[in-house]
Amino acid sequence: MAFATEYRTHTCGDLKAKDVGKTVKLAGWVQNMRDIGGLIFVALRDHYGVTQIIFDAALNNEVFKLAESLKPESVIFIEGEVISRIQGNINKEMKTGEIEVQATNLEIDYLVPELPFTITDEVSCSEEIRLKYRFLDLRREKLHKNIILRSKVMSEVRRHMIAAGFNEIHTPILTVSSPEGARDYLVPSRLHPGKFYALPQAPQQYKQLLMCSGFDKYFQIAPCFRDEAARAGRSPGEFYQIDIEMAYVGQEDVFKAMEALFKDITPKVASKKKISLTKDGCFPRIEYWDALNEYGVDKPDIRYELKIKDVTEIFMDSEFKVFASNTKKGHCVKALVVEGCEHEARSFFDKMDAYAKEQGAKGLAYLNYKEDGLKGPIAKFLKETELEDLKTRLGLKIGDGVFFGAGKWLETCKIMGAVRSKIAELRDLVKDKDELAFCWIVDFPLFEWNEEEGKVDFSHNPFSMPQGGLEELKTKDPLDIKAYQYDLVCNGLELSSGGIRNHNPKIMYKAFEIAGYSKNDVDEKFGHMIRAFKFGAPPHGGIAPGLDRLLMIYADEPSIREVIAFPMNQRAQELMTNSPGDVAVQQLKELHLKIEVNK
RNA sequence: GGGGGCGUAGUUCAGCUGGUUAGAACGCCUGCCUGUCACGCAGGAGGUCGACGGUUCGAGUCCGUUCGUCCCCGCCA
Repeated sequence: MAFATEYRTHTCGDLKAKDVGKTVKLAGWVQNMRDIGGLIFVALRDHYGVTQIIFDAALNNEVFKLAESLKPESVIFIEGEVISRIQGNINKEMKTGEIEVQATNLEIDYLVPELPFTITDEVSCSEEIRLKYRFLDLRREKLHKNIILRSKVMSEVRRHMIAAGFNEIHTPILTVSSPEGARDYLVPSRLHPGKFYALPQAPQQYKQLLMCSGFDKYFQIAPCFRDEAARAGRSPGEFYQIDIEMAYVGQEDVFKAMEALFKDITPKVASKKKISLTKDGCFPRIEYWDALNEYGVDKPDIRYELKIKDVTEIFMDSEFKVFASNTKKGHCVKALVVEGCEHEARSFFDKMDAYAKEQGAKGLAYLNYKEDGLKGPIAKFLKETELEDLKTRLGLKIGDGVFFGAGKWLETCKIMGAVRSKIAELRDLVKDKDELAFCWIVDFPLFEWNEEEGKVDFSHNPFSMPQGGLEELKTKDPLDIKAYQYDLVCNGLELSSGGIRNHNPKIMYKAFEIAGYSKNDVDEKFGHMIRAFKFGAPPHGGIAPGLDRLLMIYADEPSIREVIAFPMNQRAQELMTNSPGDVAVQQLKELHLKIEVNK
């Protein structure tokens, strides 16, 4: 009776066999009605469940007549007596299926007209209509449950973090635009003509400053805003991170804290999910370069093996031009061994070739290992020694197919990575859909080469500590310098990114210098960070798991919109309220803005 | 910014090489039905085939443009 209110004595999920005989009041939505003549059954739904209401013409004709006029999704209040159902009429699918409520009174609060779509999980409907009528869409069981799961995950995260000694601290939403990173959402300032706030892309700098303020362990379920294109796993505009930062820690300490978090909350929010661990009970670790070499991505799905092999060496002096032209230039040849290809038709290989081309490959060569040796369109171009080398190096068995990619290292890795996951999809290589295969990707490079601008850029986070410190920054090729920068990946989805921060002003100036920022630039843009570090910064680091993506994994949803109550569409519009919208001229005036739309 | 899929009844879809009056299921409306639970049965209403333009004797169908939506690449430190 905890949820009894003015309108109800019980919720629609409460009543069981033990309540038979009680006079009750229920309130809810008409999920479905079945008028069988003289008897009307109504499935009455609220947040908590569904209870069957029965209207009997013989018992109360007046109420029965009113019930005949009901429409689905109408809000009604009923009074009645809980009665038991006879054997045979019990609905085992329903939690309240042993009873029903015989209505003695009915009040129709509102009779709804025809709905834009049917409120059941079974019937689909276009995304546009769902988003426009999101309040209706959210009544559907699956989506409703996802939103409740989200609430539960947040509460479990908070419980765990606080028990682990973290403090949840709010950071500003109206902050300042910072160079690097994504496009900002800007908010014009009324009091400062021509100046703008920026919504935070993440509370990155604030959380580091909190470390400088002596807060030992910080977390926040923080909104982040980035004006970038959407994807199935990336919400446009805004998303949430479980933002975490710790003082006096190294990489291992952060890993330990995160593994503890996920091991603790997963069974509580998604009991079906099983986390795969190493023998030592940890998440496996893969170096960034190994991830690219073996899986072709920096967010590998390690629920299946299917590793990419490097066979460049075999073809150093090849007569096959496609391979030789690449190996001579210092590029690479990669191979992917796929078992059980003896049953695959030519069309399978053509399909994979077409797919590789879509991914930007020039083609996808292949061989089949048959009883009489390695066969395939490229076999005749390869020397006998090369074929033998392939067999031994790749450990080929009869029936194996081998796909080859050749070209520049990174491009080839990425194409082979795409081929790898395509094959996994076609072959249904993920055996247990409830497995959570977390892994740490470690040793990200601090810098990367920017082709367009012909300069060195920070590859991930400009505040990451370079491995080897100042010494390596001064002496090594910048592109060879690794950072204490890591990603947490789960089932091929990048869940979080983090790092041990660069808290030393000298090292920071040097790192920024390599990326093309003068001391003045750094002082101007990141003066607050430098000042904070000068006045004593603890070694610190953290991570920020994406809440929305975590929920996608827990709820088995392929689209991020399914775990957000009011998501935006791909073009960053929220179709229910029609945001973004126009504003009054007066508002623009106050903000000192003039609109000029480029055609 | 680029590539691709989709757009036909309230909803989900079918509609062949262009050819009478554009179909189905669900939903909706009317009627019948006292144990349904996606009730059943009978009947009925409901369409600018996303929009515009072109080809054609004739366009839902072919071509072009455009709009919407989803997916992907770029982008997302």
